[in-house]
Amino acid sequence: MQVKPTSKSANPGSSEDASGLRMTRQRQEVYRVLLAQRDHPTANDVFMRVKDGLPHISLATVYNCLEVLVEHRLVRQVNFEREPSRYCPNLEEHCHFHDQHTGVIHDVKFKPGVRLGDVLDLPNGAVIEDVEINLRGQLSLA
Amino acid sequence: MQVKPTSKSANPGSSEDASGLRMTRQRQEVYRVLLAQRDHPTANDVFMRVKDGLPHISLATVYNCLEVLVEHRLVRQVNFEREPSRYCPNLEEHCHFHDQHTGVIHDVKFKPGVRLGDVLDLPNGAVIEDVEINLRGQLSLA
DNA sequence: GAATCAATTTAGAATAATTCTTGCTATTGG
DNA sequence: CCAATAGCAAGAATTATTCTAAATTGATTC
Ligand SMILES: [Mn+2]
Ligand SMILES: [Mn+2]
Ligand SMILES: [Zn+2]
Ligand SMILES: [Zn+2]
Repeated sequence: MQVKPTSKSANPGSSEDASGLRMTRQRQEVYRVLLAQRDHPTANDVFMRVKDGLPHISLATVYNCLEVLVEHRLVRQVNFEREPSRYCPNLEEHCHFHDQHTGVIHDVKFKPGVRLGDVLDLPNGAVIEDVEINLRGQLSLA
Repeated sequence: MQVKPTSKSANPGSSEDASGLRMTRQRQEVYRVLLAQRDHPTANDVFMRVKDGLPHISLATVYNCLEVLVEHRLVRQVNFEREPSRYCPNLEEHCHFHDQHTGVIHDVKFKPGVRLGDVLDLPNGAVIEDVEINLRGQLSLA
């Protein structure tokens, strides 16, 4: 994933990437901490981590940055039940397994060749734009 | 699904059903409303519908009733993104498709014989207690 | 049937994640 | 440089949900 500093774009005359995202210091740092520790942090987790590099950043800005990163599909928003949203920079098609013993959220990939229409009895004419699969359970090492 | 009035249990000496649920008027009415119109209403939707039969019921009680019905697995709580929770009395294994054109949430069943482990590359030793699959898209009748 | 006693209900207050508002600053393109 | 647009920060507002505390219910025991 290309992250261009605001003022040195490969796209002359614009600091925006192809999708129109202006990569400001705040957005860059938010994205950087998401890549650095891929443990599905909450917005507040991100806020605390980003403050190391940008001590004056506000929580509202972290929310703004996360929102724009999600809109531009650099980051996925992950919602378990009604808990605070978590953020995931893994762009591969995958779903999430919440180990309730450790609290860890694991990325889970689909087995190769699996099509959604193969396993679900979708309504006729359904065009799926977004799929969210969340699992809860435990990792028993028995 | 059996719904027993509080005072006439088949279990002598107790008004509770096998799982320990005391079916009060409020819980009965909340459950009845969910069965009567299976459109995945929010807690507030349920509140408004239940007031027809129990004009003095409070929203807190509706939340309490829904919580206990979910705990006792008579009702499923359905969460799309960070929208208000919705409630579903369909106990068959199924998932949800949100048609963003109409706003309708459809129940979607799995094709027969599909096992989760067949399609997902689960971590070794993972014991899944709960699965939540949410789809967003449109029903184009083309 | 009255006393007991825990479970339930209710109204309203509190909570907390998120969003909004507003004024300021930075960046862009000309 | 200038004007216009976009982004940021601080704090207020929103809102679904949960909590608190007091009243009520109703099942069980006397
Ligand atoms: Mn956290
Ligand atoms: Mn509704
Ligand atoms: Zn992930
Ligand atoms: Zn359903």
